Amino acid sequence: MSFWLQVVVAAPAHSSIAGPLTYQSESPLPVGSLVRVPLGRREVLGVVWELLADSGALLEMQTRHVAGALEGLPPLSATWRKLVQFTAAYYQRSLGEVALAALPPQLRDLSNVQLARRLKRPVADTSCAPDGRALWALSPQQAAVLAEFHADSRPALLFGATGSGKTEVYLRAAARVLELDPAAQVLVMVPEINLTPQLQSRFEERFAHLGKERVVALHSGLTPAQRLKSWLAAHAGHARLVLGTRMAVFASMPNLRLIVVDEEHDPSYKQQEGARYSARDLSVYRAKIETEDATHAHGPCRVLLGSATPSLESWQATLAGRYQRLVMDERIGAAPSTGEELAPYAAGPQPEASTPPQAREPGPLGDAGSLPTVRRVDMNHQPKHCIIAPPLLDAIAQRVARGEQSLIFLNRRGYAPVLACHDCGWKSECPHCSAFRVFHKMDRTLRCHHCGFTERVPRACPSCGNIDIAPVGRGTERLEEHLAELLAGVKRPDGEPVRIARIDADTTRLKGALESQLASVHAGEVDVLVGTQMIAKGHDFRHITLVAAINPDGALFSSDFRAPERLFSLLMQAGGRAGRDARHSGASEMWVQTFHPEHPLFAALKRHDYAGFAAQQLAEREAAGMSPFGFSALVRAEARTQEVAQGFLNAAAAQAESLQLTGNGQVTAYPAVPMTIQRVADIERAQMLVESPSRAALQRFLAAWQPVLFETRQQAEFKSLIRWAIDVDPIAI
DNA sequence: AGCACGCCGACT
DNA sequence: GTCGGCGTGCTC
Repeated sequence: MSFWLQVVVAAPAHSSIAGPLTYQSESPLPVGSLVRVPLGRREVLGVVWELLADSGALLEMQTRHVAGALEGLPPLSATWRKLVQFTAAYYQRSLGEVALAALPPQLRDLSNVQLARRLKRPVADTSCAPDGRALWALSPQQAAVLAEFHADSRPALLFGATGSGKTEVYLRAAARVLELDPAAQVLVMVPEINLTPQLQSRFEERFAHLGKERVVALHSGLTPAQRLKSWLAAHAGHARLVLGTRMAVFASMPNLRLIVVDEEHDPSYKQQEGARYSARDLSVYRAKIETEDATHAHGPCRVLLGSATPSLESWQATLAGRYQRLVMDERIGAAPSTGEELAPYAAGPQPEASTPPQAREPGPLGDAGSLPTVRRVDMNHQPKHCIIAPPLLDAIAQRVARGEQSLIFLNRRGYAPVLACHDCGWKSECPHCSAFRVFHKMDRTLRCHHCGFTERVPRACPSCGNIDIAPVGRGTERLEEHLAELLAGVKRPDGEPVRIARIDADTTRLKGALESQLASVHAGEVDVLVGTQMIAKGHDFRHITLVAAINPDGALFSSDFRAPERLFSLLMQAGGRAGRDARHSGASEMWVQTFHPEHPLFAALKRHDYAGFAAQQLAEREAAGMSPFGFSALVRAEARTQEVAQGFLNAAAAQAESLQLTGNGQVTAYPAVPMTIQRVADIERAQMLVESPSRAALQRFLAAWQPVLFETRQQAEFKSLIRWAIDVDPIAI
């Protein structure tokens, strides 16, 4: 007796084996089973996707036999398969690629014996009664928000100020789900790996009563063995809570009842290679299908998105009533503002003379009393070429003298972004990219941040031999050096000189370096911390009372329409680093150096007015038909020449036009243009924007266009094309 | 994507 | 004379 089945294997969307492959099996394997199948001369992992009815045609076909099933593993659920199916279709990738990428890589090369060993370790069930002692009382806002959340069924957006206690809401929401149903599982997602350890210990502590190994982590930082272990625990239903990064949205969880997406606005939720999915968007979809597919024994699956600066997409969804909006605008644990006068500045004009800190008007976030005062420094009125305005420098010096910490942001690592010869005009261009190499003083190198090409700094201008080559502009390395000079005479309360530290991708390259450097900041061993946006996220610095953004103007006039949203979010988040300690919160400040102090973005920031900022941005987006009012996809192409890359895209678009795929103008494909960084590692890059006011129309177009792109690729003139890819709902243009 | 087969340069 | 470069082509 033979059974025929359709099996998906890892293969890209083109490659002619994009769809499921037909195999024969001697035993009736259920759909969702993991199998090993012969493919060419190797054996690969596959997922049984469909069972085929016995038919004469199949008997004629030369089908190979399934080599074996992964024994002891329950099949992947119908909901999981639906999620994978949807992802593949929506993001224009093959089923197999998405399905196999969603499984732990270790599963591929595991014998049944090894698998059996991993599966059979019995875990002693040590569950006991919940320990109520550790629970703090909820703030009234937290309690109210939880009650609202439990009374609704829509996806929920928790709009909560930094420090308002969002994590506690997640914990309580999870606890309730886990207690109501002894099999229920919860998925919690965070944007970055380095945010998982602290959150994991908090969840483990809270859910210790559920027994050992009920909380597991799932992210790319784990060893293959750890990742497999976590995945198996989730798949078997043993793990009650899975904490992970965007990849965790695909975790097999048979009893999933709640998905939490922390910092839901964070761009890290968008995968940037392969299937370019948005884990946030997929979590909303997953909660929906988990609810639809739930049997009578199970309750629905909720999704809870949280942010202090929600994505405009989620925010708009709350305005439209599709998402439930939950608001927490009060910081907890922060003393009310004392209104006490700040120490006067030693020198320099007051940057915000019209609005002294004690006269802040309450913003739409209610009483912003415990949020930092925002001070805009008009750089037009500061000494020419100054990096740090005198009033800001004074403010930093005063913090040092008082024994408080300051955080200085500059979103540019290295010493200087360019090295230039003032004689002949030579600049440190990368020979392989259309970008400048950055001067790193630490190891005296010129480094390309795009392709990695590194050389020692030349002694003299490589073009004219002039000795006088000089750094232009500032990176964190130079800012750190500059601050050390400016603050050289400043003493700490104990009479010791100021201690300055820097945290960026360069200082944290080694494993564990970030943790140890953060620990040293927490231990109070640093007075002034210089860094890139790396330090803006999540880390809770208790003793920081001043945060400054040195040069945030770049994002104001960027061609990327999402740049303002990201800047606002980054600055709000950065500001949130200040004054989380009750003793300091009344006097904490966020300084912004700008040549455009009247820009609405900074005005909104000053009022801590996310809603106002969002309304202004949404109005612009609506007028321009952009997300969330319109939908877009980018097609990117890479080739040795711009002509081939652009030519390929334009030819494929012309073909789509002649085949009338654009659905009576519902979809617009713009001409191909070079990407912002046109050339990286000697490869020319071009992209084409495709837009539509209708998501469905865009989807139909992309699905119909995919084979056209594939055919265009086969044409002789485009043989030299290196690769192309579609990015649906791109986060940057 | 793998992993073949297949035809041209510097080496045991 | 071989080892090996990566250019097309196939995998149920």
